[in-house]
Amino acid sequence: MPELPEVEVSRLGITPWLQGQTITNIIVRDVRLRWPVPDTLQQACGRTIQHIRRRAKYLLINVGIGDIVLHLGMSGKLRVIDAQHPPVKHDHVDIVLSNGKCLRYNDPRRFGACLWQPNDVLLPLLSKLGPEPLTSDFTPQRLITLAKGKKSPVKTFIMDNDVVVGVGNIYANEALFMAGIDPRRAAGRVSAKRYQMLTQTIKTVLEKAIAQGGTTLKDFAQSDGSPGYFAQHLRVYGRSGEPCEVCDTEIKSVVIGQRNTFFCPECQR
DNA sequence: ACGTGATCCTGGAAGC
DNA sequence: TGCTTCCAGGATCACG
Repeated sequence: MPELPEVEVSRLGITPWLQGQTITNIIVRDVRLRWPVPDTLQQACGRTIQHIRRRAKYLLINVGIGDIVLHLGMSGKLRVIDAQHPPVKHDHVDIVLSNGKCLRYNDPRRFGACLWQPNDVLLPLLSKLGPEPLTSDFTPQRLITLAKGKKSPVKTFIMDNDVVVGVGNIYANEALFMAGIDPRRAAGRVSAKRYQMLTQTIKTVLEKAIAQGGTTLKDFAQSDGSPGYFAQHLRVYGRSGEPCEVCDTEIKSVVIGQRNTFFCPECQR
C-alpha cells in the first residue's frame, strides 16, 4: 500500500532508467483503472522523457509536451524490465523505451491511475492539493489556522489532502503517536504548541521512511522488482494488544473515518 | 459549508 | 479441505 515515501522511493528508483529515453510505444492491456486510461496518453509516444517528479502520491513523467500521470493506488507496482519480458496477470500498462526496457505498471486492485496531462491543462485531481509535507510550505501555522473550529478528529484532519498531501493511514498513526496526540481529539482542540510538534513528527516520519527505502507491507515492490520488506519500525500501526514501547500500556485500536486507527491511550491525550 | 459514509477492486487471511 | 466473509487502502461522490 504505497504511501508518499514509497512513491518517492519508486521515483528515485525508476528515474535513472527512464530519463533521456524516448518512448517508442505505450501498451495498454486493460484501460479499467480508477479512471479509464485515456487514448490521449499515446501523445507521449515518440517523445523523450525529460524528468520525473512527484506531487502528493502522483508521479509525473514529463515528456516535454505534457506529463504521464501515474498513481499507484493501494496495490500498484512499477518495475523497469525488458520490454520482451512476458506480461503476467494485472500488468496493465507498459511504457516501452528506446533502450529495449519498459516501465511496467501492475495493479491487481486497479485503484491506481494512468492519465495524460498536457502542459497547458492541470488535471482537476492535481489542482486542489495542499502543500507537500516535506517542504517549507507545510507549516504549523497552516495546521493551526485550518483547524480552527474543526470538530472532526485530528487524524482525519491531517489525512485531508486539502490540508497537507501524502499523509496516509500508516504515517498518520505514527506521527500522532510521536507527537503524543490522541487521534480522536477534535482538530480544533489541539493546541498551537502541539501542532508545532505534529508538523515536525509528520516530516520526520516521512523522511525516515524515504531514507530507509519506504515502508512495505505486502503490495510494494522496489522499482527493480525486488520484493518489499519492512524497512521501518512502526510503533503503533498494526499493533493493537501489544504493549506500548514507551509506557507498556496496551495499544488500542478504534475506527476513525472508516480507517483503522492505533494509539497508546496513556501516551496520547 | 461541513461532516460523514458508501464506493471502487482483488487477493490474502480468517472463520466456519 | 473448501467454502464464505472480512479486510485493506486513497480519493471521489452522494448524502444529511
